[in-house]
Amino acid sequence: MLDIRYIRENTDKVKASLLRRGGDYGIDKLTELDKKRLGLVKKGEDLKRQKNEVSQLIGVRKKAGEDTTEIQGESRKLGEKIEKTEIETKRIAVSIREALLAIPNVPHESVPFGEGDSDNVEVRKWGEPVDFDFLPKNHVEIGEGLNILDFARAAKLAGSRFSLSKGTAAAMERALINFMVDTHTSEAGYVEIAPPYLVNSEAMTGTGQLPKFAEDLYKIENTDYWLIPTSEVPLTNIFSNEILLFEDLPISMCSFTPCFRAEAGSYGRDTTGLIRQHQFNKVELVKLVAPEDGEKQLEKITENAEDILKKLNLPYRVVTLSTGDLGFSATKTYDIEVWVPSQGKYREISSCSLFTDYQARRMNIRFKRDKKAKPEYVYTLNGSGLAVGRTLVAILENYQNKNGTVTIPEVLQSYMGNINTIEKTNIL
RNA sequence: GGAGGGUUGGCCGAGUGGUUGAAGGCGGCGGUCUUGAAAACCGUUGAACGUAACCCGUUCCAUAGGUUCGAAUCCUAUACCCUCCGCCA
Repeated sequence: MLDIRYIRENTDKVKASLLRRGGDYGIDKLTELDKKRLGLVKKGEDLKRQKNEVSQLIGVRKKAGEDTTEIQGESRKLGEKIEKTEIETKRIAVSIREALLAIPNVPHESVPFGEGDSDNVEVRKWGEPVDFDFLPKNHVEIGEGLNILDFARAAKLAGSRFSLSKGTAAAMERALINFMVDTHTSEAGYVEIAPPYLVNSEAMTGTGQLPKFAEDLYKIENTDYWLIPTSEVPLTNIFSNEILLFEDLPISMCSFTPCFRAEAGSYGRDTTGLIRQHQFNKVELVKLVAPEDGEKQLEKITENAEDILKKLNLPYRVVTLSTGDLGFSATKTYDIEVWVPSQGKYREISSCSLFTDYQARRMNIRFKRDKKAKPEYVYTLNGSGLAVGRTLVAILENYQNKNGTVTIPEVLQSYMGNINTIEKTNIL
């Protein structure tokens, strides 16, 4: 969330920035409430001071054996006044917090203005799409043809938007996960984390999924557990309510987890195949950094994700999301899009975002520059490194051969018993 | 699932109703001493808000309520941790 003090002191600036997101977000009403609250707080504190003084006096007089009936009544009266003020203060504070939680992050000035994804701006492109001398199949045709993907049976188990990979496909997913995590930990200095896949509401609120986007999440009935839609949630929340040391920054974490998304409102989009699933595997990168380091680290995290695609030799491009496509908590986001031959276009395979102190403020993650310094909020970042299912799609399609087999990318071969081709199998 | 025990500052740990934001120790920081260091000694040492800062004030002893003129201390609920029993990958 945004800093109420910052909003108080830079009201017009905040309003102008949010306008780029196409909204007003009730800033005027918010500042009005804020003013009211401050007045009440002051009043309440003044009353409390009086009461503390009186209570102390009672203690002293009682010790001296004096009668304190009258002065006790006075204290009680003060108590009633305080209670009234507090109730009102709390009521306003709650509305302020609710309003703040519903206000998105302010877009970075370098973010292009736009209505939606059509206004995203391409930053760079890498690799050349293969020029097939045959009509390339899509990954579903390839996978089912080789008998390594089975959507029909997955539907029996869980319905649509679920998949079942068999034999070499299952092995390749596992290989991809290991390859990605190994690369990030050994070459880019990330620490591997294996987090819980279920988290509580507080954690979901910390990273911004709640309260606004509950319909995108799966909740475990009769509990306060939610299935994580991305390991961004557990990883970023690891340090909630902590004060870190400057020397510890930047903190770079990497994890592999399944991700669960309800995909409400995406009916009719990518209905077949692995592109959009209720459950998918993802390797995630998360960083906690000092504010002045934020923009540089966004470039870095994006490069780390790109590096995986380069090593897999998959053509991709990087785009900057426009204000219309930018996620709620992010100030700036790069999407990495991989070439999907069957669709003849680039599709998102990674999303790398800088959140400034927006998430850190919700989670209360701070750091100190030195022992005596005041704590400051860290900046948080995350990026997919990469979405595993979509990477599998890209490999199947970009590495397909005319005879229906798929060549295995060189970097994965050592992870797959040194085989180099996926052939059709008759397993199951 | 059953039965107990616990949760106090960066850490350890005292504190069962009245200037207790909290003894003592460790650690940290500053200083004295020293050629330098260690030791010793002295001082200092959390966070949020009001406020940019000082002073000052308010709040914070797991969390949320309650009792009381006054709560770290009493009561209730919840969360988490530990031990034992049962069950279990």
